[in-house]
Amino acid sequence: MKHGEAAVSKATESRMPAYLRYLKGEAGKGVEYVSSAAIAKDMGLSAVGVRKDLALVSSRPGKPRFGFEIKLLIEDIEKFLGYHRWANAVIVGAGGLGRAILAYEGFENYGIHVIAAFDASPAKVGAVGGKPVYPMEQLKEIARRFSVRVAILTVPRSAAQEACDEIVAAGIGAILNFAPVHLHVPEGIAVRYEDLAVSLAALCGEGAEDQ
Amino acid sequence: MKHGEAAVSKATESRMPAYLRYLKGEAGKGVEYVSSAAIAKDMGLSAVGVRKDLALVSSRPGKPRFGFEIKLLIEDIEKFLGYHRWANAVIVGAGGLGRAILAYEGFENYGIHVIAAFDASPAKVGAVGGKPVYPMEQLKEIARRFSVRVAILTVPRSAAQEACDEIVAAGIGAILNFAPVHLHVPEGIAVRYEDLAVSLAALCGEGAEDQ
DNA sequence: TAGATTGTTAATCGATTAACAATC
DNA sequence: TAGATTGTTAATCGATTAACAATC
Repeated sequence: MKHGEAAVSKATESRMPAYLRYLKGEAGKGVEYVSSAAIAKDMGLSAVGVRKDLALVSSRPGKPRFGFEIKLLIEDIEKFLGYHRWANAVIVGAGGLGRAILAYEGFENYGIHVIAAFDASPAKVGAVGGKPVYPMEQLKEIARRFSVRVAILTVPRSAAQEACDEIVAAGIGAILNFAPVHLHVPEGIAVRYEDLAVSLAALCGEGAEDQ
Repeated sequence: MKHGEAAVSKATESRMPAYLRYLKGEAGKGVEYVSSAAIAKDMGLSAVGVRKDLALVSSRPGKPRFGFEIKLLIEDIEKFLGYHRWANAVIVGAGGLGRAILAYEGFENYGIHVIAAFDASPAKVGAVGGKPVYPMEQLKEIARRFSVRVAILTVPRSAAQEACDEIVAAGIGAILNFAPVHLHVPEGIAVRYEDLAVSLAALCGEGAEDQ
């Protein structure tokens, strides 16, 4: 089986962002090559698993005695994850969390332009960190005009389903939902729940087991 | 096999928060019973999978012809997830994201008290939404005093590893990291990466496949 | 009762781990 | 060369799906 040509399993794909993060960290320190054993140790995985994962996405094999060339690996993983084909995103709900995300600069590294935020309250309209906050009524128009592919939903729980419906009506097919509410959406709309409290609670559980 | 007595798989456990969110939504509408088929349809799972999951955590079986009693199920899942044993958390980094999380009220439903935030910059010290922001120097003392179990790391990327080291030195055993950086931690410290850009990029990918 | 719905056992599928040959 | 490291094939493990019996 040639490198980078097989079907990649879901489990492997889900680990790729973590590899990328790790490899960028090592590259930043000036390291040029890294072995599967080193990656495995630092990331808490098995070395064989790492080799299998990397074989699936890397365009050329690692070198025995050296390991993998980090720069090359980073390129391959970014290409695999599609961080090169750009997508436009918007934020719906310009409260504290929405504004914080709007001001966040890190999205550009992942092929995402967060172009604007929207809010139902006129008081929130304006700009944050150089990016515009529009009234909710303009969502549809702007989503169409800029072919917005994904919306980040940061309204309060009670407004979430209604805002969600407006996002769907605007033709946006993917929603990253920060409201701790199950959203009812038509088939074909991708929803991902980003529940801070759940992540935190899960972590508490892990930590607690060691007692 | 009796209900609620078997070893619960990791996959099952990871779905529990989603069930909880869904069931609370239905309970809020006044629904009292729900069938595995209905849950499966609304959540995009298989009915058999749902029954198997619920059998593992529920204290009594569902009723043929009725389904599962929602109120009971919510209790059982919350108990299973440990949302009843409380834990204290702190935020490290009182920038936009840190302050937004500090002001967020939803953690209490998950058995988590976010008691304070910390920041290295004196300008950030004060209070947000009734909760204190302390200088970084006080982290260790307060972590010890209140037996803080988990830290939410919301400092800029460049400050992340250093802040992480301070968290570990303060005796906190679990870190929810929002900085897009791989953290090096001693064995036994649980780290979870909450990378907004990665979540968003993954969602873009899903949406794009339907084209 | 009849029918909807549950719970369980067996079969399939997918992912990880173990063992080993290939390579620089 | 010798040794570290890779890639692959086979074996194990875990999770999901399919088929069916049990129950209210």
